[in-house]
Amino acid sequence: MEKNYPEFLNREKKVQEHRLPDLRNVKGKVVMRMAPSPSGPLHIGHSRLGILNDEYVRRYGGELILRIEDTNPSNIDPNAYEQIPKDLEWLGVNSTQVVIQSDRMELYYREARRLLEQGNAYLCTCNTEEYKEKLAKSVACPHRSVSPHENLELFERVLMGEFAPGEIVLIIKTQLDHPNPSVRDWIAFRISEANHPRHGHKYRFYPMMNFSVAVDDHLLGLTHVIRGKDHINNTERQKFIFNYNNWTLPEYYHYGLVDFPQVVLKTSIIKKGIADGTYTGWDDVRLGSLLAFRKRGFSPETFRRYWIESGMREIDSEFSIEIFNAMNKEFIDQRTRRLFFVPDPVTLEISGAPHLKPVIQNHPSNRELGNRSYNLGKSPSVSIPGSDWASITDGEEFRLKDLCNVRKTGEAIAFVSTEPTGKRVKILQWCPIESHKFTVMKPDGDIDVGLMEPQGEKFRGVAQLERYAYVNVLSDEEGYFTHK
RNA sequence: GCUCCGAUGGUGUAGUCCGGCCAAGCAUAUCGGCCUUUCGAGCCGACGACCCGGGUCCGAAUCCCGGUCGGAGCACCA
Repeated sequence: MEKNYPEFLNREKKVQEHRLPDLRNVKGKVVMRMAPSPSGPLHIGHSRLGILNDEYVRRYGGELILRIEDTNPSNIDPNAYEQIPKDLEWLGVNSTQVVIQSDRMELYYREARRLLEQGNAYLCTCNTEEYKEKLAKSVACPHRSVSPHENLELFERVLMGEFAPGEIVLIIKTQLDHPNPSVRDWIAFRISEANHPRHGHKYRFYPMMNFSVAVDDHLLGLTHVIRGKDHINNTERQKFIFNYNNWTLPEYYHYGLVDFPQVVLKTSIIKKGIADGTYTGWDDVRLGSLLAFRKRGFSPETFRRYWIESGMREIDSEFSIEIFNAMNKEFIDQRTRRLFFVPDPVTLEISGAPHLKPVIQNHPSNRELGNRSYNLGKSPSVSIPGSDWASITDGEEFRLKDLCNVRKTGEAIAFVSTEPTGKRVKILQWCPIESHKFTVMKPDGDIDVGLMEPQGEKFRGVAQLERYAYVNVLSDEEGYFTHK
């Protein structure tokens, strides 16, 4: 066989393993970063950023800097400073250093002065309307040609508080005739009098993201930057600062945008929803926050595998919850015990049954999870799912899993045998009469109510409720739907 | 409108840089079969894709040109 048809063997060996492409221009170790704004807890979109960066730092060695971009004081959730590192830890993303931008304001001022001195930046008091119109027409405003000396003086006056919000901004010169209008002279600092959670009113002239990012990417020694495609134009803008200072550019990568259908991610919407009671909190399972996925019992390994498989292409894609769930199932199934949950229960007596003492394995193959048993007595009553009962025809035989076979006789059931009869019949989960009420909250907002078998009472964590779904059991009364 | 980017089955991807081993791989979903310790898992099988049109070439998913469609940016947000 091997001698005659070697090509057959080669074909079968073609097993695909998803691996991220190598980075360009790696010299020894890499320095990378993930830079969320602290406007709330991390969501599934952030997880891609964290995991891709983390994967490369693991591959090449080096630093992964968590840089918290809090230079817009009016969009900060103070809890995020604590929550973001926790979210990353849960994901298994190891940052080696945490940098908080608002603690680096003096550095930004230093770099701003340098650019003013070079004549590569200017302060501008045009109103927004004028400014935009001029940019669109590639026309310079009078402030653009003010001398470095005057600009430096003016800059100090701005820091002293001589101007109100909206009255003045610091602008980076690029090319007024740049073919891409979004790259033309851009705003690098603006005044904000909002209270900053870390610094109160100490500062009032805050750098915009494009400025602080460029400065920090250089000062922190970034070798490679991975971020979403929505930053492509920002990269072009930031390059001007690198070039004015003769700084070495990092290698940039921009992965495509991911559409998350029917998942709520927008901070502003979530905040509003929490405030008006639509959502119970950041961990509301209808949301796409990592807290919500965690509450639903997802494994952090799933995020890693999913994003590695998605790769770094610039192509936009749609998040596939189907594939995500399937991956999660693979991770959790072996370690997940089984329990019987009966939604919308119908209670029936098994007439003519002998004394029943079922012993049920907690997992079909993982023996370490042990088993459970019940002493039900003769002709016990059990509950089965109402929808199943409705679909069974009169006289039809079916099996109560790990208990006995029965036959539907009108509105009751009759015992057939304890052992399977070898016939191909429906197999249903069931609950003894002492079962307790249990509620499952689903991510679409639906709620299923039913019975949980008595031995489920002590259990906490993710269980596979047989024939129903994987559910994260958080209390005796309540669980959260993971997936089918 | 301007600038940039992208396009492989229902979905997510591999392959595209350096054209042939791609009559296109994997996963997921769906359907069917086996299995009675699940309508789960597992195993087996089926279904199903290179956006369109030209060009170069012995040969194009891959290179070139044009088009179509989709996306991002054009904020005193990040």
